[in-house]
Amino acid sequence: MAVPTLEEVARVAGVSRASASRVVNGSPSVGIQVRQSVERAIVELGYVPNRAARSLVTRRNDSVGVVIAEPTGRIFSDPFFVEVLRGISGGLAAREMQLVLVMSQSPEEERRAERYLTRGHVDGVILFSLHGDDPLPEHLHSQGIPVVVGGEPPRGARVSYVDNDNHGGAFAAVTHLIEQGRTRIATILGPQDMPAGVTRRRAYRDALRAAGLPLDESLEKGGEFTREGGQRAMDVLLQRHPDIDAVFAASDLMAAGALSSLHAAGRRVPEDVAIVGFDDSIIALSTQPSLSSVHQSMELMGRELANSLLQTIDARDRAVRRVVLETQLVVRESSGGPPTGQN
Amino acid sequence: MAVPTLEEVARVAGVSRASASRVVNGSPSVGIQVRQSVERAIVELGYVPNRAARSLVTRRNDSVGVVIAEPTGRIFSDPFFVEVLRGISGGLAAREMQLVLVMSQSPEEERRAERYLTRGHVDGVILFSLHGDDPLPEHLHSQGIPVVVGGEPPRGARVSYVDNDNHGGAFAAVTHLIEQGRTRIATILGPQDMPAGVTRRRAYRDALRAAGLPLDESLEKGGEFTREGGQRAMDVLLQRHPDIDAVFAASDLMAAGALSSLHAAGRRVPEDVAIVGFDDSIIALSTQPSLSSVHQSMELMGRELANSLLQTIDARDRAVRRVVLETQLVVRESSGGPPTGQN
DNA sequence: CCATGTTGAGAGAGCGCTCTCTTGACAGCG
DNA sequence: CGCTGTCAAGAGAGCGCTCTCTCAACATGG
Repeated sequence: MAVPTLEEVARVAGVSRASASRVVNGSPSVGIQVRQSVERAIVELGYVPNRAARSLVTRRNDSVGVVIAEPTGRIFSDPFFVEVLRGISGGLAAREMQLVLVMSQSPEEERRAERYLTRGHVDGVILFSLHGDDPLPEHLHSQGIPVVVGGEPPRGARVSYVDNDNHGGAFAAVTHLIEQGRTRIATILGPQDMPAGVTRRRAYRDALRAAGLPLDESLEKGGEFTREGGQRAMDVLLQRHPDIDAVFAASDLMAAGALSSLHAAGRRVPEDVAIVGFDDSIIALSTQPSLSSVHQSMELMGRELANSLLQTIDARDRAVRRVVLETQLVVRESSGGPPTGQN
Repeated sequence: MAVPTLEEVARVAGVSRASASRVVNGSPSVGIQVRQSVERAIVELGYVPNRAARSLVTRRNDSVGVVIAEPTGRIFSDPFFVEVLRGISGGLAAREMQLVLVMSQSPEEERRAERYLTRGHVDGVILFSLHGDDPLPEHLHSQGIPVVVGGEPPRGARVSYVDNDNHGGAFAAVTHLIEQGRTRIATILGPQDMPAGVTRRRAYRDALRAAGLPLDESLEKGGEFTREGGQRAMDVLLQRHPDIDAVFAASDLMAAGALSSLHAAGRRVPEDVAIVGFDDSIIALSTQPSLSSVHQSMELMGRELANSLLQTIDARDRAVRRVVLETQLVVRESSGGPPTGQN
């Protein structure tokens, strides 16, 4: 009943512990008959290597830390996390690496987490949901710990990251609206203290500029990444510019709120006002009319984060890897066709 | 620059490695001056115990596995997971235990996960999102691995679990509607292959029965845990029973869908039809009118899961622990006051 | 036929820690 | 004053594994 050790495997196979170890670790310099008899013994005994013992000598842990630092209930991003985690998990699974989740909810816990991460308990770290100028990534990096950041890293940090192509996606969304013949295009901005929010705004402007449309700051209205935020922003925009014929919202949730506002104001979507969201979340499919949106696969992001980190760990270099994931505009009912409104 | 070991701590403190170890582990039989000098040395060197070395001899890992088995994109529960994870993380942090996340997305990965969990890589396991008759909890339990299940465990499994008081919450919700003077109360059911869905339905019936109201199966309409599902169910219910004056929906998302349906049908909420949801998620606050709902703290659930598991690990017993967490009805606009409709 | 690789396999040290066993010091008691 | 009991502290084994070093066996070339 006792858990079998390498020693026993070696004994059963009639070889030395060293040879058994070589087989387990896939060393090339092992004769065919030794390999086979060890493999048979492994199956027979149901042997599984003891991670602790292995770590002790290799100084590796076969585990990566995933840090979700939450300043104070930044609820917005929650639904994404699970998807990203799933992606990371998938990317790690192939290598039998384990995912150690670290969620720090207080400064005290954050310090504990940092201590934990810097003391060699993990082979690398994936960071998430950074508040603007978090020093953690740079900190870990400077201690020689492989780090990859999900989303844009705090500015100034020379750190690897994987990000969605926010600019490309938003640019495509606005350009799409323009191509539909819309000319009075407003935008509902995301929080401007988040890189994604800033970038999407910039892309909105760039797209207008590229099409030769005039920029008008009063067509931009910000808010939180919530349904209510979107609704209120839309109310304001309609008041300012009753002749708006399109809206680019920085998130689906905001777009859904805007939809309610437009409804209440008697605007038809997409006939009077076309609207495009961002994220392509479940929400986009459940609104009435269904929402055009910019698709980004958070699961893919997770997978890329895992890959990127594993590469860094393997290479033992300190190269900065940047990966930008394509986003894709998904056109649904809310932005179909040219304006037909008459108000 | 090298990481300090216990050996060095002992040398600096001028004591034996054994004594240093005793101090680190808080053994009571250590003299005051020895303790102090060791503590000083620890601070001075920035010593942190090597987990691998410790595990090797103690045969403990100071880590628990959290398993999220996802049959096939059961998206419904996603938003909860992060909250539960946060709770677990918080509950574990105090004990310096680490959270190893295991997400199995394919049968192949599931087998890998099980192998991992049964090979003594974790001190205990928290299981989640079980599909009806998952054998995993019973399996782990029979291998002597401490297990706690979040939500109702598969029937028949003699396993510890932490669950929300679905019955109590749903009962309170329906009773509340009755107390408001509603008499034609419909319900939108959750999936009947999930324990929570079944229990909420039972509570709905129990509440009607307790109030002496007649049961009518045609007032029950099921669907998926989605907005659309709720909307379609409500459509059907209105068709069957135009005189419905209240609805208990098994989730906020479904309630939101029902709201759209009621809106489209020209029913006023709450004047004509009162409605109560379940989960008290963000959605409840962003609907128009705001949604009465049954509150359940998923974070608390996570914390209780962690506590329960830690207890089992410490006690080394195989006792089955059951914890039922109180749910609480939160009354908002959607169910305020008696019916005033005249249709 | 001997020097020289080349390749497969074993011996053994040691990773950092815990824990049992043993020892030493000292108090209490007859 | 010697004996026993108690408590603090040290010595040392050993957890399961990897990895370097060494060695044996055999092939190759001069």
